[in-house]
Amino acid sequence: MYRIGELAQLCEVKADTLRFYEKHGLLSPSSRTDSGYRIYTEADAERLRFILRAKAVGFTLAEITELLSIELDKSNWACADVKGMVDDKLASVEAKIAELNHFQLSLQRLSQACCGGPESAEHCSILEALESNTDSIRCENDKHGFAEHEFTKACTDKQDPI
Amino acid sequence: MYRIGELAQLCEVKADTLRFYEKHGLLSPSSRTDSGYRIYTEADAERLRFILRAKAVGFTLAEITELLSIELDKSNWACADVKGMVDDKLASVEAKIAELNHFQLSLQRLSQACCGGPESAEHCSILEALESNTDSIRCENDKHGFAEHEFTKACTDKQDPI
DNA sequence: ATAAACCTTGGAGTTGTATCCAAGGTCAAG
DNA sequence: CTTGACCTTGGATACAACTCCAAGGTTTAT
Ligand SMILES: [Zn+2]
Ligand SMILES: [Zn+2]
Ligand SMILES: [Zn+2]
Ligand SMILES: [Zn+2]
Repeated sequence: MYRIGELAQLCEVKADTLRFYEKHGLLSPSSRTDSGYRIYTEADAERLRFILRAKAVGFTLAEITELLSIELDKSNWACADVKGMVDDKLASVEAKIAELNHFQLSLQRLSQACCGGPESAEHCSILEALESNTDSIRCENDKHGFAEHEFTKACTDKQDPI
Repeated sequence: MYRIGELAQLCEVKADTLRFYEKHGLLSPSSRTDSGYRIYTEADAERLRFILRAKAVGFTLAEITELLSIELDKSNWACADVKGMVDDKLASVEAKIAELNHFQLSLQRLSQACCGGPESAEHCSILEALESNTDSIRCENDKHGFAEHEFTKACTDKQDPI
């Protein structure tokens, strides 16, 4: 039997979060004291851990609500249903990864084209790339003029030594 | 010179989005007609394209606001500033990718442990994994009992033929 | 002249996940 | 009996980036 603050501390969430989960139908305390304090049982704690594990693999609270309703009525659901949810989630996670990979590649190319030095950004390749609609990015080796500093190491020998 | 709907169509955004960008200081029309209609110049269109390109590599509107202020005053900024923004963004994108990769791996393991068949979810490995706090997931080959269907292909020969 | 298609504004709603607040009630210790 | 830690509620706020709405004004085509 835990009061809200105790369960929160036990599971490393905030009491507010537990109230939030209750308001949204994910987890209600099994009882209340006479004065209205929430009382959570060990089973409630288990349910909370279920929620947190599902969150840890990427499910949203809406999806977890669905998982919980299956969990409470397993015999009326099939493996296909459960696996379907996991596979749907997997697909959406993979789609997001693909998008982020695209961002990553673009950002890497931008980063590599820029000297990153104290020179004025007037000839910065990054800004130029954002100004124009070409895919190719020109390195700025020759743009700053050697006077400013002699060995800008952009582009030609750009390999981070890590 | 474009009216809002024209520019929107040209750049494949909604007119609402342009008003939103204006409200948030990213893009204001250069003038208005006597009757109050927004009039965008070609320079405005270029600025919008800058915004959209920056979005396409993952920058948020807040970050784009910063980029735009650099863009309009390049000589007072250095390559280091611009590249710093790109590298910060790259780091945050990579962090998010790492998180999603973790989700992906967990979901793949869950998916592989489940037969995905019409059997009751009573012995579903996915649900069991969410119920308990172990990292290892038990395959459900032996749990459903062969009576229900003879060749559950979970776990042992689980390799999607793609 | 009138209908269709466009434009204006301010403001509300969406999705997701909380977090914080104020005003007040409860409980244990000293 | 007072202090401090805890609890209650409802509602407000936050982020991101839109998206939609209503009520009304303007332009263009027929
Ligand atoms: Zn440079
Ligand atoms: Zn640069
Ligand atoms: Zn199964
Ligand atoms: Zn299963």
